[in-house]
Amino acid sequence: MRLSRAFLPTLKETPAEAQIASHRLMLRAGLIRQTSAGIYAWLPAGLRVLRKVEQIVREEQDRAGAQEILMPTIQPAELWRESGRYDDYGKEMLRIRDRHEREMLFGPTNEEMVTDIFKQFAKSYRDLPRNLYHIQWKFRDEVRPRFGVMRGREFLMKDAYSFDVSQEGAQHSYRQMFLAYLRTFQRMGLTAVPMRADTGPIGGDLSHEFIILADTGESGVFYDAAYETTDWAGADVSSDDIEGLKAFFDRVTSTYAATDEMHDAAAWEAVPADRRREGRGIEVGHIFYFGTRYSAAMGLSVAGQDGAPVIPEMGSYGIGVSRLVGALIEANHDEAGIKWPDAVAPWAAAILNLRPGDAATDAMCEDLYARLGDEAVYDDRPARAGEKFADADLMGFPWQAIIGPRGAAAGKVELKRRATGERAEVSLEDAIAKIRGA
RNA sequence: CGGAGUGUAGCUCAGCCUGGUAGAGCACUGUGUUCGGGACGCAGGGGCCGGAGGUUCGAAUCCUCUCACUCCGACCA
Repeated sequence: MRLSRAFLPTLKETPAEAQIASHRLMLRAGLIRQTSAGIYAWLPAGLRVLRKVEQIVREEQDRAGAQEILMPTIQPAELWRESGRYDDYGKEMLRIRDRHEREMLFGPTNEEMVTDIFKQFAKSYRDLPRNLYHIQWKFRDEVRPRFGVMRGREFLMKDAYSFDVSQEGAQHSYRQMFLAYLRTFQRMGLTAVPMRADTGPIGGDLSHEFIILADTGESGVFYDAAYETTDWAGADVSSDDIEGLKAFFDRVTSTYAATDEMHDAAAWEAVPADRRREGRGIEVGHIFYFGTRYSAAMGLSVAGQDGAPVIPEMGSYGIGVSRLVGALIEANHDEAGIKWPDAVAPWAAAILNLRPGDAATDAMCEDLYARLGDEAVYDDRPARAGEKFADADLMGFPWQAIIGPRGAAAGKVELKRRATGERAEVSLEDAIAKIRGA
């Protein structure tokens, strides 16, 4: 993308409404623009990041055996009456009437709908287990949206729903998602700590929130430093190995981590003092097992091995995809701007032409741009160097390939790593290799 | 939903108290000098002062209503 033709509107000044770093930077770097309270339009750079996050989530869901579907945003009220949640959900649910006065709603979540869809297909225990997910926009009419996309009303969410014939099966499905989540967040360069969460009336230990550590987080957290140092996601464990996965799950979850609501002072005391960490975090995922809550209410049952009806055990697994974009920035920024992790950066590199019009400089930039293609933006604007540096730092491309008359004459690119600030004078070939290799 | 605010140029804001020609910086257009960390000069363009009523000779400014947005608190992927 040539910046001279791109729609990447950066702002030098901070819009008045933005309070926290990620919100400020998303507006300034031209990732999003607000259209109503808690509702945002995604501009080209923001959309590219959103798509990359989404794709990582998708790949790890697929890898864990879940299958992607796409359910609508608008749902009939009738479904929610079946589960009894239509009245319970309150004002957070955006209710709509169509031209025939039928009651509809903009879905805040999809348990009812997926259960309804699944029951039309599942007749036998042989049709289970299954895990269906989709990545779709949700709407929750928050009383007070804030923090940009971290707490918007409309948000993109991945939600998966598992169906099993037995509790043991459901637990395995749960653990598969647990592993998938660790892998998902790690691929984005994040340390996400699974914390035991309130399971409500069901009980047990099968509800976890995945929390990214960040000072601006909304939850207070307590955890064992092992979460910072142990590479859980890299563990050699198969999603299909029931016993192996259980052992893995037990090993991870026996390490202390809890939000302040679930904090257990006695267990905390048992963590060695030098490994106790307290801080704040952002919830980016939540998984839980809820048994037959929806299957029973909505009439989902299948024939068991003995022919008798069995009510499937369910779980649901959410990841706040759009929120993750904000969370990634909270975890990766400095005064100058965003520092995108390689895996989610909108473009891997920015090519900064410090002297458009200088033949040698132009030629070298064009050459590099042609070879990097879609992975680079090319700042060919007739602007001053300082402006280009500032914009590149703000937008947070992992690499900056800086080319001016001096370097061009010597056949050298100054390659800057945004995350660390390191710079090196390298050949064009080496620059390409580094940008691609990261 | 309780409390507190703010709506004036694309952005950040001044002007409002005490009514009388709508402003600044940045951004934008043209031009010249600059040219490796958001330059400088000159010349320009851009506003139904959120909306509707009212008071007044006269309203961005005072009054009423309304809409939107923000912040603090209680709730949430």
